[in-house]
Amino acid sequence: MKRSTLTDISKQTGYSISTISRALNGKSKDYRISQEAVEKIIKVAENLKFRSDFHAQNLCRPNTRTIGLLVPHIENPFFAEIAKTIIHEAQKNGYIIIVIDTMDKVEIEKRALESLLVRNVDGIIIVPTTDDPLFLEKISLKIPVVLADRYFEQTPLPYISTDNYQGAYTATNLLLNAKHHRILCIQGNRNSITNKERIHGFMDAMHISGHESEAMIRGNDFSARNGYIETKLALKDIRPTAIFTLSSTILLGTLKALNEYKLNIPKDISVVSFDNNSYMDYLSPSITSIAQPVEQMGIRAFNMIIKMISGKKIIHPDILLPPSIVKRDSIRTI
Amino acid sequence: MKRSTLTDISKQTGYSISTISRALNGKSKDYRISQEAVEKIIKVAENLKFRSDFHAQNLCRPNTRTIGLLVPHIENPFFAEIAKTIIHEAQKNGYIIIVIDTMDKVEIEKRALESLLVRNVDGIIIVPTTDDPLFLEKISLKIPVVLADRYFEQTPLPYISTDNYQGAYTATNLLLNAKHHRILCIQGNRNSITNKERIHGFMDAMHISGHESEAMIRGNDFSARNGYIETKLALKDIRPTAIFTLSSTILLGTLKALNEYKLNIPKDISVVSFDNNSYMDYLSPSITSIAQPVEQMGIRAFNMIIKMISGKKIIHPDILLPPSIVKRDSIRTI
DNA sequence: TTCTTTTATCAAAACGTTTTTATAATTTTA
DNA sequence: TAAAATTATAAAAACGTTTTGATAAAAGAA
Repeated sequence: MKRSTLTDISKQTGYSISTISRALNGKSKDYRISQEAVEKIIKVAENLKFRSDFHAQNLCRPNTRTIGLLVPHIENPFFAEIAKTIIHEAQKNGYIIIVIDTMDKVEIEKRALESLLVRNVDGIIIVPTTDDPLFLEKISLKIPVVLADRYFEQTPLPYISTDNYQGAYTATNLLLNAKHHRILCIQGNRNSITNKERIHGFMDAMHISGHESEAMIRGNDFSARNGYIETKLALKDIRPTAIFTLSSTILLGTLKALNEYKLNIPKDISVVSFDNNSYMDYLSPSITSIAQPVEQMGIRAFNMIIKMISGKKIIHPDILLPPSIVKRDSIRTI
Repeated sequence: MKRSTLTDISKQTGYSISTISRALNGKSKDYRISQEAVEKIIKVAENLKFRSDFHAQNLCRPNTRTIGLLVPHIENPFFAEIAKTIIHEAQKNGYIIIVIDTMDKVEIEKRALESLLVRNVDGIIIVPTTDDPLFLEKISLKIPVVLADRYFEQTPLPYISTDNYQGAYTATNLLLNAKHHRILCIQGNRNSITNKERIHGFMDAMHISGHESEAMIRGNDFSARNGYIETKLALKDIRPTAIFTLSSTILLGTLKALNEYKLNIPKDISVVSFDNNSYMDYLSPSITSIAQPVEQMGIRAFNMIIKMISGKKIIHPDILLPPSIVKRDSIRTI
C-alpha cells in the first residue's frame, strides 16, 4: 500500500488540495479555512497516515532543512564529539545532518561536497582536509559554508576553532614554570593549521623564557603510532625532562613508550598534552592537558550556519575559542 | 545566479527537455538520440554547470540513495567505528548516510525515525534503543530495516550482531583456565540483549567448570563510572582474583580504581574485557580482550540493507559474527 | 437596491525531473 | 510505388507539493 497524498485526502473530504495543504500547514487563519473544514481534513489525514512528501515540498520551498557535515575521521573522539553536538543541535532545530567521513582524503572530500550540492543541502559544516580553499569558496557563493577546527588563513570563509596558539603557549608555560627546559614537543601533521599554531605557541613560550635552544620538535602525524615511535627515539637520543604531545592520540603512543621504558610520570618525566577526551579522566597516570571547547565549537558552528542560512549577517565570522587547562598529576616541579 | 535546469539547456540547444534528459542520463542508445545532439547537449550542460536536481528526480524515481543510521551514542568508539564503516561503504556505492544520535532515548529515536520516513530514505540501519520492536516492525513493512549490535528476540527484523554469548564464554574460560574462580563480572545495562547474552555466557562457563558459586555480577551501566565504582566496592568487599568487564568503557573505570588501590595487573589481579578499541593497544597495562568484529558488522549491515532495498530475498536474516581473542598481558596463571 | 467587501474555497501554475505517448521524416521492404 | 519499419525528436503526463490568482456566496455599506 502506497503512501497517501493530498489527492487522496481531497477525494475523501471533497476539499481541494490547496485547501488541504493550507489546513495541514496551519495556515487556516491566513486563508480563512473554516474550522469545520480544518477538523475534517486533519481527521482524514490522520486516518490515512498522511505524511507530506519531503521531496515534493522541496520543489516548492527554498530549503531542505538538511546540513552536510564533513569530518576527516569520525572515529577520532575529537571529531566524534563535534559530530555529536552538531547532530544534537540539529535535532533540536528540526534539521538533519548528513555525515561524511572524508578519511582525510581530498578526492573523497570533493566528491562528497558535490553530492551534497546536488541534494540541495541548506549549508555545509566542514573540517577541511584540502589545503586549497578555492573549491570551498566557490561553493560558499551558492550556499553557506562554515569551517570548524581547521581553517584557512587568507579566505573569507568563516570559521570556528580553538585558540591553538594560546593553548600551546599555556601548556608550555606549565612545564617551564616547573623548571623544565629540555622539552620535547611531538607534533601532528605539519601542514595542518592547528599544528602550525600549536608549534607557534610552543616556540614563542620557549623563546620568551630564553630556552629556545632546548626546544625539540619531532614527528609528523596525529597518531598514536607517531607518539610511540618518536618517544622511543627521543628517549635514547635527546633525553628530554618533559614531553608535550600535540594531541591525545599522540599522547597514547607516548605513554606506551614511557611505560615500556619503565619511566614513571611525573617522577622520571613530565608530560602535558593537547586535547582532553572523555577517557583521559580514566588514564593512569592522569595527564594534565589542554582541553579544547569541543562542545562549544559544535554548537557555535551550528548556530553560525543557521544564521547564515536565514540570511543574517555574520558579525564575527572568525572565532577562536579559548582552551582550558585540566590539571592532573603529570608535571613534577624540578 | 540560480542553478541551471533542463529548460535552460533546452533553450540554448533547441532540443526538447525529454531529449536532453535522456542524453544526459546516457540513454541516447535506447532512444536513438543522434551523436550530434548528445555532444551539443553535454557541452552546453557543462557550460551551464548543470546538476540534475535531486528532489525533482526523486518525484519520478523510486529511490533516494539515502540511508538512515541511528546509533545510541556516536561518540562511543564502538558505534563511531560502525558508523565509519557504514559511511564508507555508502560512499563507495553512491549512497549517503543520515546519521542520528539517539542518545539512547526512545522518544528521540522515534521522532528521528519519522523524519527519516518523510524524507523517503531507502532503508534504515539501527542500533535500537527501544525494547519494543513494534514501531520498527511497522516501519519495516514500508522500507527495509536492519538491526545492528542490539536486536530483538521474537521479531522478524533481521540483525547483525556479535556472538556475545560465545565471547563472554571464551573470556571467562581464559580466566578459569588460569585457575581463577573468584571472578567479578561488571556488567552494563541489564536490559540490553548484548549484556544479557554476555552474562549468559559468563554464567554458563562458571557453571560448567563447577565454580558457579564463586561468580559475582555487579553494576548496571556501560560507563567508565560504573566500572570505577563497582571495582572500588568489590575490592573492599568481595575481593575477586579476577575481573571481567563487559565493555571497554567499563574497563577504563576499573583500571582507574585498580590503579588507585595500587594493584598490579596481572600480579595482584587479573583482568579481561569485552571490546577492543583502537586505544587499547596503547593502554598500559595492556588488557586481554574479546574483540568484536566491528568493521565486519558495519559492512554486513550495509550489504544487507542494499540487498533488501534491491528487493532480493535475505536468506540468513540473522547473523551472529564470531568475536576474537586479543591476547595481552593481563591474566596471571595462579 | 446596488455596489463593495469579506468569507470560504478552488483551479491552475509552478517547482525540475522522468517517462509515456505521439509524430514527422527518412529508409527499407514487398 | 505503396506500405512498413526505422530514426530522431517533441509534446504532454506524471510525481506531490506550495503558491498565485480566481470566483461564487454571503455580508456590509451607500
